Amino acid sequence: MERFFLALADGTRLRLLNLMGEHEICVCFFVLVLGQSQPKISRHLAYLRRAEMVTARREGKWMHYRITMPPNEGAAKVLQQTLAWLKEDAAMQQDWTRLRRACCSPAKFVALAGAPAPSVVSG
Amino acid sequence: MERFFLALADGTRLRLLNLMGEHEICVCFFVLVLGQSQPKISRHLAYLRRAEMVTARREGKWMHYRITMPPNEGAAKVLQQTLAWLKEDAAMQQDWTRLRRACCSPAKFVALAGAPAPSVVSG
DNA sequence: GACACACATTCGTCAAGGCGTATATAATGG
DNA sequence: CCATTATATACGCCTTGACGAATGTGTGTC
Repeated sequence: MERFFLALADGTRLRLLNLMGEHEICVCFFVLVLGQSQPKISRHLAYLRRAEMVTARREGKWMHYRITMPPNEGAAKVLQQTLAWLKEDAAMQQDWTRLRRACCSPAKFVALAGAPAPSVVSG
Repeated sequence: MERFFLALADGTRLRLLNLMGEHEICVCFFVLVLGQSQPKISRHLAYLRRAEMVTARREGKWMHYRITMPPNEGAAKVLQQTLAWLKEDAAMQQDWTRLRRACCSPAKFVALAGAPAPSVVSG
């Protein structure tokens, strides 16, 4: 349980989880939206992976991350509630806005030309 | 928000929060039930106090601690859900059992003779 | 196979915080 | 006021993990 909360106890990781929500997102979008170095993003994603809070899927050159609900019911509820809390936060909402902008007109972001857009998690 | 989760990211602090639940508890009971050194308990309680997750009340020589729900609604819900999760954990339930034993027959525990028993928080 | 791209990992440095031990403070009782 | 009890804090040591910078790995393309 310690591990679980340690995974949540970092601003960058909370921002990543907020962006994922119920979507599957490519690393390049994280880097763009958070405006942080790629190694930093990657390290935090690795931490979340080790904590079994997200899973990664490779698609060609790109890696997609999504949240995986913990098997334990209590933990899942806490995570859900945490995500709901994040949605109410102003800074987190800004991240969301930035993500939408990057998705809907990726042409504006040269770095993302052709990058796979975030998609809603099916199952 | 980081601070909030950092406060939850420690086994000892989770055990303390679990014991408090909706009760107000004296430090000496924490020491007895967790079986850890008094300074350790005290340090973790101080941490929770700084995180504004608990408040202390003095009663003569004794200090009583209780959980204070954060003003932010989202945070409060996460904390509530966390406490619910703790209740389902076997180790946490054992702590509860030990607490009840100490309360109902304090005579068995010489160290606690005369210590103020835990009480349900009124408001 | 050489290159470019997307991402992951490693390395050295640094701060936060956990621990045991020792000591300080606060209240009560003689 | 001095001793005792209950709790808090200070100190030194050690581990975890965050960071930037550099480097490694995997996958398409020519």
